[in-house]
Amino acid sequence: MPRAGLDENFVLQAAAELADTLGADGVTLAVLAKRLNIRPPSLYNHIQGLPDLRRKLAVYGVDLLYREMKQALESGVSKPEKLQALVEAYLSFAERHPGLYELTQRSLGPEVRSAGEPIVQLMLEQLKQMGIYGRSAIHAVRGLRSILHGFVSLSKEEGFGLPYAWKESLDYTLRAFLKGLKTMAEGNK
Amino acid sequence: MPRAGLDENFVLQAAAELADTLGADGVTLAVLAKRLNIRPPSLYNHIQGLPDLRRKLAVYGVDLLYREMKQALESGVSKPEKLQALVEAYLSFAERHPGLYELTQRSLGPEVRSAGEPIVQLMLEQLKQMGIYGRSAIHAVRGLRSILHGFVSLSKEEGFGLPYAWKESLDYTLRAFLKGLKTMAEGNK
DNA sequence: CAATATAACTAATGGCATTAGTTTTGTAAA
DNA sequence: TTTACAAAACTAATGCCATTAGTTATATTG
Repeated sequence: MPRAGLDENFVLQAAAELADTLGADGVTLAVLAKRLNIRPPSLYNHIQGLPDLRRKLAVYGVDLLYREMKQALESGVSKPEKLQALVEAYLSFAERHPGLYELTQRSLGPEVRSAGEPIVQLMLEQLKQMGIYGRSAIHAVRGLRSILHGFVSLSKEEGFGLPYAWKESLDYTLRAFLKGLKTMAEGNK
Repeated sequence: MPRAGLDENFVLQAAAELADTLGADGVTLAVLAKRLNIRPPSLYNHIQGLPDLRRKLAVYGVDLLYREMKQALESGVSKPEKLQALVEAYLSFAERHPGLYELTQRSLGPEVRSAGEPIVQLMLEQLKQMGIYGRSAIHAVRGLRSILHGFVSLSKEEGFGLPYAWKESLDYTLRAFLKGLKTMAEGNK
Protein backbone atom coordinates (compact mmCIF):
# COMPACT_ATOMS: atom_id res chain seq x y z
CA MET A 1 0.00 0.00 0.00
CA PRO A 2 1.83 3.06 -1.22
CA ARG A 3 1.10 6.68 -0.40
CA ALA A 4 -1.01 5.87 2.59
CA GLY A 5 -3.04 8.57 4.30
CA LEU A 6 -5.78 8.89 1.74
CA ASP A 7 -8.48 6.28 1.37
CA GLU A 8 -12.04 6.35 0.07
CA ASN A 9 -13.51 7.10 3.45
CA PHE A 10 -11.26 10.10 3.95
CA VAL A 11 -12.15 11.38 0.50
CA LEU A 12 -15.83 10.93 1.27
CA GLN A 13 -15.51 12.79 4.53
CA ALA A 14 -13.80 15.72 2.86
CA ALA A 15 -16.42 15.74 0.11
CA ALA A 16 -19.17 15.72 2.72
CA GLU A 17 -17.70 18.79 4.38
CA LEU A 18 -17.52 20.51 1.02
CA ALA A 19 -21.15 19.66 0.33
CA ASP A 20 -22.28 21.19 3.60
CA THR A 21 -20.15 24.26 3.07
CA LEU A 22 -20.66 24.99 -0.63
CA GLY A 23 -23.92 23.17 -1.32
CA ALA A 24 -24.50 19.91 -3.14
CA ASP A 25 -23.51 21.38 -6.50
CA GLY A 26 -20.37 22.86 -5.00
CA VAL A 27 -18.86 19.40 -4.82
CA THR A 28 -16.67 19.27 -7.91
CA LEU A 29 -13.66 17.07 -8.50
CA ALA A 30 -11.63 20.23 -8.98
CA VAL A 31 -12.29 21.76 -5.57
CA LEU A 32 -12.23 18.38 -3.85
CA ALA A 33 -8.78 17.69 -5.30
CA LYS A 34 -7.57 21.13 -4.23
CA ARG A 35 -8.87 20.49 -0.76
CA LEU A 36 -6.97 17.23 -0.58
CA ASN A 37 -3.82 18.69 -2.11
CA ILE A 38 -3.81 16.36 -5.08
CA ARG A 39 -4.55 16.74 -8.81
CA PRO A 40 -8.06 15.93 -10.02
CA PRO A 41 -7.11 12.78 -11.95
CA SER A 42 -5.66 11.29 -8.77
CA LEU A 43 -9.16 11.12 -7.36
CA TYR A 44 -9.91 8.33 -9.79
CA ASN A 45 -7.81 6.04 -7.64
CA HIS A 46 -10.49 6.29 -4.95
CA ILE A 47 -13.74 6.98 -6.76
CA GLN A 48 -15.00 6.24 -10.27
CA GLY A 49 -15.93 9.75 -11.29
CA LEU A 50 -18.39 12.43 -10.21
CA PRO A 51 -21.63 10.43 -10.48
CA ASP A 52 -20.05 7.68 -8.42
CA LEU A 53 -18.92 10.22 -5.82
CA ARG A 54 -22.43 11.62 -5.55
CA ARG A 55 -23.92 8.17 -5.12
CA LYS A 56 -21.43 7.25 -2.44
CA LEU A 57 -21.97 10.56 -0.67
CA ALA A 58 -25.71 9.92 -0.62
CA VAL A 59 -25.21 6.51 0.97
CA TYR A 60 -22.72 8.02 3.41
CA GLY A 61 -25.29 10.63 4.37
CA VAL A 62 -28.21 8.25 4.76
CA ASP A 63 -26.12 5.99 6.93
CA LEU A 64 -25.00 8.90 9.11
CA LEU A 65 -28.60 10.00 9.49
CA TYR A 66 -29.59 6.51 10.54
CA ARG A 67 -26.89 6.34 13.18
CA GLU A 68 -27.87 9.70 14.59
CA MET A 69 -31.53 8.71 14.71
CA LYS A 70 -30.71 5.46 16.43
CA GLN A 71 -28.56 7.34 18.89
CA ALA A 72 -31.44 9.70 19.59
CA LEU A 73 -33.57 6.82 20.82
CA GLU A 74 -31.40 6.67 23.93
CA SER A 75 -33.13 9.80 25.18
CA GLY A 76 -36.87 9.94 25.72
CA VAL A 77 -38.66 7.54 28.02
CA SER A 78 -42.24 7.21 26.86
CA LYS A 79 -43.25 6.06 23.40
CA PRO A 80 -44.37 9.39 21.94
CA GLU A 81 -41.21 10.99 23.25
CA LYS A 82 -39.14 8.45 21.39
CA LEU A 83 -40.91 9.22 18.15
CA GLN A 84 -40.40 12.89 18.88
CA ALA A 85 -36.71 12.19 19.41
CA LEU A 86 -36.54 10.60 15.97
CA VAL A 87 -38.14 13.68 14.48
CA GLU A 88 -35.73 16.00 16.25
CA ALA A 89 -32.76 13.95 15.09
CA TYR A 90 -33.98 14.09 11.50
CA LEU A 91 -34.43 17.85 11.60
CA SER A 92 -31.13 18.36 13.33
CA PHE A 93 -29.32 16.34 10.69
CA ALA A 94 -30.94 18.24 7.84
CA GLU A 95 -29.93 21.51 9.46
CA ARG A 96 -26.36 20.57 10.29
CA HIS A 97 -25.77 18.80 6.96
CA PRO A 98 -27.71 20.72 4.30
CA GLY A 99 -25.55 19.62 1.40
CA LEU A 100 -25.35 16.01 2.47
CA TYR A 101 -29.09 15.97 3.09
CA GLU A 102 -29.76 17.34 -0.37
CA LEU A 103 -27.61 14.65 -1.91
CA THR A 104 -29.52 11.92 -0.10
CA GLN A 105 -32.68 13.21 -1.78
CA ARG A 106 -31.35 13.37 -5.35
CA SER A 107 -32.74 9.97 -6.25
CA LEU A 108 -29.69 7.98 -7.21
CA GLY A 109 -30.39 4.33 -7.58
CA PRO A 110 -31.20 1.40 -5.36
CA GLU A 111 -28.21 1.48 -3.02
CA VAL A 112 -29.41 4.75 -1.53
CA ARG A 113 -32.84 3.29 -0.95
CA SER A 114 -31.35 0.21 0.68
CA ALA A 115 -29.32 2.41 2.98
CA GLY A 116 -32.55 4.08 4.04
CA GLU A 117 -34.31 0.84 4.97
CA PRO A 118 -33.07 0.82 8.58
CA ILE A 119 -34.55 4.29 9.07
CA VAL A 120 -37.93 2.97 8.00
CA GLN A 121 -37.52 0.13 10.47
CA LEU A 122 -36.74 2.57 13.25
CA MET A 123 -39.95 4.44 12.57
CA LEU A 124 -41.99 1.27 12.22
CA GLU A 125 -40.87 0.11 15.65
CA GLN A 126 -41.94 3.31 17.33
CA LEU A 127 -45.30 3.32 15.57
CA LYS A 128 -45.84 -0.25 16.68
CA GLN A 129 -45.24 0.82 20.26
CA MET A 130 -48.00 3.36 19.73
CA GLY A 131 -50.48 0.82 18.49
CA ILE A 132 -50.02 1.36 14.77
CA TYR A 133 -48.89 -1.65 12.78
CA GLY A 134 -49.55 -3.72 9.71
CA ARG A 135 -50.69 -2.07 6.52
CA SER A 136 -51.55 1.14 8.33
CA ALA A 137 -48.02 1.40 9.63
CA ILE A 138 -46.62 1.25 6.08
CA HIS A 139 -48.83 4.14 5.12
CA ALA A 140 -47.98 5.97 8.32
CA VAL A 141 -44.24 5.71 7.82
CA ARG A 142 -44.55 7.01 4.31
CA GLY A 143 -46.66 9.86 5.62
CA LEU A 144 -44.16 10.60 8.35
CA ARG A 145 -41.22 10.63 5.97
CA SER A 146 -43.13 12.83 3.54
CA ILE A 147 -44.02 15.33 6.23
CA LEU A 148 -40.45 15.49 7.47
CA HIS A 149 -38.88 15.81 4.06
CA GLY A 150 -41.56 18.18 2.89
CA PHE A 151 -41.02 20.53 5.78
CA VAL A 152 -37.27 20.48 5.39
CA SER A 153 -37.59 21.29 1.68
CA LEU A 154 -40.20 23.97 2.05
CA SER A 155 -38.61 25.73 4.99
CA LYS A 156 -35.33 25.78 3.07
CA GLU A 157 -37.03 27.21 0.01
CA GLU A 158 -38.86 29.95 1.84
CA GLY A 159 -35.61 30.78 3.55
CA PHE A 160 -36.33 33.99 5.35
CA GLY A 161 -39.77 35.14 6.40
CA LEU A 162 -40.63 33.58 9.72
CA PRO A 163 -37.85 31.11 10.42
CA TYR A 164 -38.85 29.69 13.76
CA ALA A 165 -42.52 29.47 12.93
CA TRP A 166 -41.79 26.51 10.70
CA LYS A 167 -41.05 24.33 13.68
CA GLU A 168 -44.39 25.28 15.12
CA SER A 169 -46.17 24.34 11.91
CA LEU A 170 -44.38 21.02 11.80
CA ASP A 171 -45.35 20.22 15.39
CA TYR A 172 -48.92 21.15 14.62
CA THR A 173 -48.95 18.99 11.51
CA LEU A 174 -47.43 16.01 13.26
CA ARG A 175 -49.89 16.33 16.13
CA ALA A 176 -52.82 16.39 13.74
CA PHE A 177 -51.43 13.49 11.72
CA LEU A 178 -50.81 11.28 14.73
CA LYS A 179 -54.16 12.11 16.22
CA GLY A 180 -55.84 11.16 12.95
CA LEU A 181 -53.84 7.94 12.82
CA LYS A 182 -54.99 6.91 16.27
CA THR A 183 -58.60 7.73 15.48
CA MET A 184 -58.45 5.61 12.35
CA ALA A 185 -56.71 2.77 14.16
CA GLU A 186 -59.39 2.75 16.86
CA GLY A 187 -62.08 2.80 14.22
CA ASN A 188 -60.72 -0.46 12.83
CA LYS A 189 -61.21 -2.32 16.08
CA MET B 1 -38.23 44.26 -34.24
CA PRO B 2 -35.76 42.20 -36.22
CA ARG B 3 -35.63 38.44 -36.58
CA ALA B 4 -39.06 37.85 -35.15
CA GLY B 5 -40.21 34.35 -34.31
CA LEU B 6 -38.20 33.80 -31.16
CA ASP B 7 -39.02 35.55 -27.92
CA GLU B 8 -38.39 34.77 -24.27
CA ASN B 9 -41.64 32.91 -23.85
CA PHE B 10 -40.91 30.62 -26.77
CA VAL B 11 -37.45 29.92 -25.41
CA LEU B 12 -38.92 29.14 -22.01
CA GLN B 13 -41.45 26.78 -23.49
CA ALA B 14 -38.78 24.90 -25.39
CA ALA B 15 -36.62 24.75 -22.27
CA ALA B 16 -39.56 23.41 -20.27
CA GLU B 17 -40.06 20.59 -22.75
CA LEU B 18 -36.38 19.78 -22.52
CA ALA B 19 -36.57 19.71 -18.75
CA ASP B 20 -39.44 17.24 -18.78
CA THR B 21 -37.73 15.07 -21.37
CA LEU B 22 -34.12 15.07 -20.18
CA GLY B 23 -34.52 16.00 -16.53
CA ALA B 24 -33.79 19.28 -14.80
CA ASP B 25 -30.04 18.93 -15.27
CA GLY B 26 -30.52 18.10 -18.93
CA VAL B 27 -31.37 21.72 -19.62
CA THR B 28 -28.09 23.13 -20.92
CA LEU B 29 -27.63 26.15 -23.12
CA ALA B 30 -25.95 23.88 -25.65
CA VAL B 31 -28.89 21.51 -26.19
CA LEU B 32 -31.43 24.31 -25.89
CA ALA B 33 -29.65 26.23 -28.65
CA LYS B 34 -29.52 23.12 -30.82
CA ARG B 35 -33.21 22.57 -30.27
CA LEU B 36 -33.92 26.16 -31.37
CA ASN B 37 -31.52 25.98 -34.31
CA ILE B 38 -29.34 28.81 -33.10
CA ARG B 39 -25.85 29.05 -31.59
CA PRO B 40 -25.54 29.09 -27.79
CA PRO B 41 -24.39 32.73 -27.53
CA SER B 42 -27.56 33.83 -29.32
CA LEU B 43 -29.55 32.71 -26.32
CA TYR B 44 -28.15 35.65 -24.40
CA ASN B 45 -30.45 37.90 -26.39
CA HIS B 46 -33.39 36.34 -24.53
CA ILE B 47 -32.04 35.20 -21.19
CA GLN B 48 -29.15 36.31 -19.01
CA GLY B 49 -27.39 32.97 -18.69
CA LEU B 50 -28.09 29.56 -17.21
CA PRO B 51 -28.95 30.58 -13.63
CA ASP B 52 -31.38 33.14 -15.01
CA LEU B 53 -32.96 30.51 -17.25
CA ARG B 54 -33.42 28.16 -14.31
CA ARG B 55 -35.03 30.89 -12.23
CA LYS B 56 -37.41 31.83 -15.00
CA LEU B 57 -38.26 28.20 -15.66
CA ALA B 58 -39.12 27.75 -12.00
CA VAL B 59 -41.48 30.72 -12.06
CA TYR B 60 -42.95 29.47 -15.33
CA GLY B 61 -43.58 26.09 -13.72
CA VAL B 62 -45.11 27.43 -10.52
CA ASP B 63 -47.44 29.64 -12.49
CA LEU B 64 -48.49 26.75 -14.72
CA LEU B 65 -49.15 24.63 -11.65
CA TYR B 66 -51.28 27.38 -10.17
CA ARG B 67 -53.38 27.71 -13.30
CA GLU B 68 -53.96 23.98 -13.47
CA MET B 69 -54.96 23.85 -9.81
CA LYS B 70 -57.33 26.75 -10.26
CA GLN B 71 -58.79 25.03 -13.30
CA ALA B 72 -59.28 21.87 -11.26
CA LEU B 73 -61.59 23.70 -8.88
CA GLU B 74 -64.22 23.74 -11.62
CA SER B 75 -64.83 20.07 -11.00
CA GLY B 76 -65.96 18.77 -7.62
CA VAL B 77 -69.06 20.03 -5.90
CA SER B 78 -68.66 19.60 -2.18
CA LYS B 79 -65.88 21.16 -0.15
CA PRO B 80 -63.77 18.04 0.49
CA GLU B 81 -64.04 17.14 -3.17
CA LYS B 82 -62.64 20.49 -4.12
CA LEU B 83 -59.65 20.01 -1.86
CA GLN B 84 -59.23 16.56 -3.33
CA ALA B 85 -59.32 18.12 -6.80
CA LEU B 86 -56.45 20.42 -5.79
CA VAL B 87 -54.47 17.42 -4.62
CA GLU B 88 -55.11 15.54 -7.84
CA ALA B 89 -54.07 18.52 -9.92
CA TYR B 90 -50.85 18.86 -7.95
CA LEU B 91 -49.97 15.19 -8.40
CA SER B 92 -50.91 15.26 -12.05
CA PHE B 93 -48.67 18.23 -12.68
CA ALA B 94 -45.73 16.64 -10.90
CA GLU B 95 -46.18 13.50 -12.97
CA ARG B 96 -46.62 15.18 -16.34
CA HIS B 97 -43.86 17.74 -15.72
CA PRO B 98 -41.15 16.01 -13.71
CA GLY B 99 -38.34 18.30 -14.82
CA LEU B 100 -40.31 21.48 -14.44
CA TYR B 101 -41.54 20.33 -11.04
CA GLU B 102 -38.00 19.63 -9.89
CA LEU B 103 -36.92 23.09 -10.96
CA THR B 104 -39.70 24.70 -8.95
CA GLN B 105 -38.30 22.99 -5.87
CA ARG B 106 -34.67 24.00 -6.32
CA SER B 107 -35.04 27.01 -4.06
CA LEU B 108 -34.09 29.92 -6.24
CA GLY B 109 -34.88 33.22 -4.66
CA PRO B 110 -37.92 35.26 -3.78
CA GLU B 111 -39.61 35.47 -7.19
CA VAL B 112 -40.33 31.76 -7.12
CA ARG B 113 -41.87 32.05 -3.67
CA SER B 114 -43.99 35.00 -4.80
CA ALA B 115 -45.23 32.97 -7.74
CA GLY B 116 -46.30 30.28 -5.30
CA GLU B 117 -48.36 32.62 -3.13
CA PRO B 118 -51.59 32.15 -5.15
CA ILE B 119 -51.35 28.39 -4.63
CA VAL B 120 -51.26 28.94 -0.90
CA GLN B 121 -54.32 31.17 -1.22
CA LEU B 122 -56.14 28.47 -3.16
CA MET B 123 -55.53 25.99 -0.38
CA LEU B 124 -56.43 28.47 2.34
CA GLU B 125 -59.80 29.10 0.73
CA GLN B 126 -60.68 25.42 0.65
CA LEU B 127 -59.59 24.88 4.22
CA LYS B 128 -61.71 27.83 5.27
CA GLN B 129 -64.69 26.18 3.62
CA MET B 130 -63.96 23.17 5.78
CA GLY B 131 -63.92 25.15 8.99
CA ILE B 132 -60.17 25.59 9.32
CA TYR B 133 -58.94 29.15 9.39
CA GLY B 134 -56.71 31.60 11.20
CA ARG B 135 -53.44 30.44 12.66
CA SER B 136 -54.42 26.79 12.34
CA ALA B 137 -54.95 27.24 8.62
CA ILE B 138 -51.41 28.57 8.17
CA HIS B 139 -50.07 25.47 9.84
CA ALA B 140 -52.45 23.29 7.87
CA VAL B 141 -51.42 24.68 4.50
CA ARG B 142 -47.79 24.15 5.33
CA GLY B 143 -48.61 20.62 6.38
CA LEU B 144 -50.55 20.01 3.22
CA ARG B 145 -47.79 21.31 0.98
CA SER B 146 -45.21 19.29 2.87
CA ILE B 147 -47.20 16.10 2.52
CA LEU B 148 -47.74 16.65 -1.19
CA HIS B 149 -44.15 17.55 -1.96
CA GLY B 150 -42.83 14.86 0.34
CA PHE B 151 -44.84 12.17 -1.39
CA VAL B 152 -43.85 13.35 -4.83
CA SER B 153 -40.17 13.34 -3.84
CA LEU B 154 -40.21 10.02 -2.07
CA SER B 155 -42.24 8.15 -4.64
CA LYS B 156 -39.87 9.45 -7.30
CA GLU B 157 -36.86 8.32 -5.29
CA GLU B 158 -38.15 4.85 -4.57
CA GLY B 159 -38.96 4.54 -8.23
CA PHE B 160 -39.81 0.88 -8.60
CA GLY B 161 -41.13 -1.33 -5.87
CA LEU B 162 -44.87 -0.85 -5.55
CA PRO B 163 -45.70 2.08 -7.79
CA TYR B 164 -49.44 2.38 -7.35
CA ALA B 165 -49.39 1.78 -3.63
CA TRP B 166 -47.97 5.27 -3.15
CA LYS B 167 -51.26 6.83 -4.06
CA GLU B 168 -52.93 4.70 -1.46
CA SER B 169 -50.46 5.81 1.19
CA LEU B 170 -50.98 9.43 0.28
CA ASP B 171 -54.73 9.11 0.53
CA TYR B 172 -54.36 7.42 3.88
CA THR B 173 -52.02 10.13 5.12
CA LEU B 174 -54.24 12.94 3.95
CA ARG B 175 -57.27 11.32 5.51
CA ALA B 176 -55.49 10.99 8.84
CA PHE B 177 -54.15 14.53 8.65
CA LEU B 178 -57.52 16.10 7.84
CA LYS B 179 -59.27 14.05 10.48
CA GLY B 180 -56.73 15.21 13.04
CA LEU B 181 -57.14 18.80 11.92
CA LYS B 182 -60.88 18.67 12.43
CA THR B 183 -60.53 17.07 15.82
CA MET B 184 -58.12 19.79 16.90
CA ALA B 185 -60.33 22.52 15.48
CA GLU B 186 -63.33 21.21 17.39
CA GLY B 187 -61.28 20.94 20.54
CA ASN B 188 -60.65 24.69 20.38
CA LYS B 189 -64.31 25.56 20.49
C1' DC C 1 17.66 -4.92 -0.71
C1' DA C 2 14.64 -5.96 -4.69
C1' DA C 3 10.00 -6.41 -6.63
C1' DT C 4 5.49 -5.06 -7.02
C1' DA C 5 1.33 -2.91 -6.50
C1' DT C 6 -0.70 1.33 -5.55
C1' DA C 7 -1.30 6.05 -5.91
C1' DA C 8 0.32 10.00 -7.32
C1' DC C 9 1.69 12.77 -11.51
C1' DT C 10 1.68 15.29 -16.49
C1' DA C 11 -0.40 15.90 -20.86
C1' DA C 12 -4.24 16.03 -23.76
C1' DT C 13 -9.27 15.99 -25.18
C1' DG C 14 -13.86 17.49 -25.50
C1' DG C 15 -17.87 19.77 -23.66
C1' DC C 16 -19.69 23.50 -21.43
C1' DA C 17 -20.99 28.58 -20.26
C1' DT C 18 -19.75 32.89 -21.14
C1' DT C 19 -17.74 37.40 -23.26
C1' DA C 20 -16.33 40.42 -27.04
C1' DG C 21 -16.82 41.98 -31.28
C1' DT C 22 -19.08 41.57 -35.98
C1' DT C 23 -22.65 40.80 -39.35
C1' DT C 24 -27.23 40.25 -40.78
C1' DT C 25 -32.09 41.56 -41.08
C1' DG C 26 -36.59 43.25 -40.17
C1' DT C 27 -39.08 47.49 -39.28
C1' DA C 28 -39.88 52.32 -39.36
C1' DA C 29 -38.73 56.85 -40.82
C1' DA C 30 -37.24 59.82 -44.81
C1' DT D 1 -38.38 53.20 -52.43
C1' DT D 2 -34.55 53.95 -49.99
C1' DT D 3 -32.08 54.75 -45.69
C1' DA D 4 -31.18 54.25 -40.91
C1' DC D 5 -31.45 51.88 -36.77
C1' DA D 6 -32.05 48.46 -33.42
C1' DA D 7 -32.56 43.79 -32.38
C1' DA D 8 -30.92 39.31 -32.95
C1' DA D 9 -28.24 36.37 -35.02
C1' DC D 10 -23.26 35.04 -35.93
C1' DT D 11 -17.85 33.78 -35.29
C1' DA D 12 -13.92 33.65 -32.43
C1' DA D 13 -11.84 33.10 -28.18
C1' DT D 14 -11.38 32.10 -23.07
C1' DG D 15 -11.49 29.43 -19.07
C1' DC D 16 -13.30 25.86 -16.24
C1' DC D 17 -14.58 21.25 -15.75
C1' DA D 18 -14.54 16.02 -16.02
C1' DT D 19 -12.29 12.45 -17.92
C1' DT D 20 -8.68 9.29 -20.29
C1' DA D 21 -4.03 7.67 -21.38
C1' DG D 22 0.34 7.02 -20.25
C1' DT D 23 4.26 7.83 -16.85
C1' DT D 24 6.68 8.34 -12.47
C1' DA D 25 7.32 7.88 -7.64
C1' DT D 26 6.87 5.32 -3.25
C1' DA D 27 5.54 2.33 0.53
C1' DT D 28 5.21 -2.23 1.85
C1' DT D 29 6.25 -7.22 1.37
C1' DG D 30 9.24 -11.00 0.53
